[in-house]
Amino acid sequence: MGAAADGLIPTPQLLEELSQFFRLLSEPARLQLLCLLKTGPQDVASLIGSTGFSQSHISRQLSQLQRAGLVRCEREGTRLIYTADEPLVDDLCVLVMGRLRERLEQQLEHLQAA
Amino acid sequence: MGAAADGLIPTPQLLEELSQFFRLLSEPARLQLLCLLKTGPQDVASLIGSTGFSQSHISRQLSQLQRAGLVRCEREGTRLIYTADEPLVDDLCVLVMGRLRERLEQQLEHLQAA
DNA sequence: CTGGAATATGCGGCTATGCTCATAGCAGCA
DNA sequence: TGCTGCTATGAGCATAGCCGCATATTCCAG
Repeated sequence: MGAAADGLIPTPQLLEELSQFFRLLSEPARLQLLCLLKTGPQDVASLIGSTGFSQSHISRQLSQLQRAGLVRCEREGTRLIYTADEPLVDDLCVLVMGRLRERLEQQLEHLQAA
Repeated sequence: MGAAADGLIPTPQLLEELSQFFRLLSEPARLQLLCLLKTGPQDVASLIGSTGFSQSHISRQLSQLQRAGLVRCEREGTRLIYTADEPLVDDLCVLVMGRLRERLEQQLEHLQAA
């Protein structure tokens, strides 16, 4: 077994980095942006149109995601085209969604048993 | 109303639930509690001792984790013994840690190349 | 170099939440 | 029953972060 996954307690520093990463995904706006970009690269204007958020808000969120490496951007003329080709976020979401489904099924069984 | 119909984007509700789950892990205190409990069941007193947090704070965080099903507890005499046997959190952390390592390695290569 | 368009950032309001103190609730035991 | 120790919760402060407005900054084209 890997030492990282077993009985060892993470250092405060690692704890901080892990939680910081999860914090990125803890905001619906950022998660939405990631999901929108998952379907393919888009420019900022279309992201604004899809979400309804202000330009400054979109810019800030994309900036955060970019610092974490979850998103990158290229210039095309005067616009920036953002891309999210990191599979990690998808994997994490799939795992969590599976668990959400599990819990709902359990609650359903619980109801039917009563 | 064309924009909402074309993509396979998660509903706002699912987006909210996903981000709420990630929010649970976005707090170092909660993540620390989960890691401590990962090594085995513990009572509240030892959790307080390990973390240095106040009793009320521990209680609140455990309450949140319990509502999400990431933790459960049993009475033993007057104390509560908390347990975290959900493998999901570990899996998520392993994935994220792998990515953190990847990024550090890339930065290292970048330095060595210069 | 200048003008114009797209993006980033300083500022401020607002809400959410971490965190503690004090206290209420609750299970077990004399 | 009343006492004792453990846990949960109400109140309140402090801080972090979302969010938009206005403005600065940056980049491209001419």
